Amino acid sequence: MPVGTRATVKAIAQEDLEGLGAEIILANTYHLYLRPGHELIRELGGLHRFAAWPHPMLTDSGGFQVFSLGALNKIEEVGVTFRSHLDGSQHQLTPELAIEVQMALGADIIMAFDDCTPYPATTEQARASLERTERWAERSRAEWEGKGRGGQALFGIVQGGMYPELRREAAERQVERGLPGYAIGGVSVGEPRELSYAAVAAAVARLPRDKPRYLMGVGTPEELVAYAGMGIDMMDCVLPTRNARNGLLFTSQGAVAIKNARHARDPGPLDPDCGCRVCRRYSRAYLRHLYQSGEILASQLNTHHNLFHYLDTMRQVRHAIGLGQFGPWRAKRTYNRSTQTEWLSPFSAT
RNA sequence: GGACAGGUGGGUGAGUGGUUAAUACCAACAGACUGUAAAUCUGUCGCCCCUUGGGGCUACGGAGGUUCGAAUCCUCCCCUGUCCA
Repeated sequence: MPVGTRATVKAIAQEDLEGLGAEIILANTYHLYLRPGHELIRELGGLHRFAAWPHPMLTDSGGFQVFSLGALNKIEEVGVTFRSHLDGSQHQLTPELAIEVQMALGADIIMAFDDCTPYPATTEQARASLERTERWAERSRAEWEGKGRGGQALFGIVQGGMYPELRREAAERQVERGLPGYAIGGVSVGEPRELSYAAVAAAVARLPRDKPRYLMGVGTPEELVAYAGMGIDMMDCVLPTRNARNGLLFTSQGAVAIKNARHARDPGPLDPDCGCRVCRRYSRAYLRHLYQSGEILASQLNTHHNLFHYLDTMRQVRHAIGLGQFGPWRAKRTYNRSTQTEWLSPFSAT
């Protein structure tokens, strides 16, 4: 899922996202609450109409901003008091308000308000964060139910830090809520990759296979494949779009820093094995020139390519799954003794 | 011809006797980026060496000079800009 925090996936228009085959995009509660305001969006017919995106959308609850804007907020049991990064004004985001805002925005999938556990965290800290997330999930669920669900699907979030035991427990306790879907949060917050894999593996094993299992904020193309192999159904990440704007492009040969001088005279395509519009038409030399010159088109073309690469990677994963050549059973076998390359092997065989 | 102002590292531009191999910004080069405070941030950025830390050399238009010590003060020269003839 491409990330469109402020109701826009940066540097690409909705019709181009459709062209890329993006089926669902994200937006963010905290950011849209501050600007332009959820009431304004409700007044204009909801997020889909406002952003002219007549396809599935998911809003994050603002729980991640508790983590990423840690210097600007204060966590209490009732909720989190933010100082707006825009104008310094004070706001208290509670589970109830997070749900209210998300119901006003009207995305198809909304997220419980959670406490994203930082890394590193002691087992006590992870436990406390897990318990708070549980209590906030319950309040989120109550608010959502109380407001009639609005035709929206509420997902609960599994925390637990890098402790598999806590992850298992958190997953089981979330599942007891009987929600439409479940997410795993608090991953890729600076920890070594083996720890993320172990934490996710522990959590996903306890989540029902007949409901969406969403891993939040992940990852590199290799990680997407690895997690899909573990049974993850949905992922979102800013990596393809942010890195695109910063000149790092994902290709079948690995990441390419298009801003590097070595591409200055390269007339070839970014990725000869890529079928995207950018790779079919433009040279590395030109892409580098656009980046070096600070041209807006650099962000646009780079974003287009990176999203194509990500979405295409997932298309291949789905294809492999359809052929029975890829799945949890297969991935589980390679996982314990694996490198990232081995994770890729199931579909590179197709 | 005259009067002012000025010439600093790839560029713009600080610095007016030691704490200056020289502020800052830009360019260049490299790195980072994982539920987006990000078209952002960080590092390197005279040359040569041992390479933690340092050592040597060359540098602020040119040539002299003053001084323990000069990008900074003095003299002459060259060049640039503005104005007056």
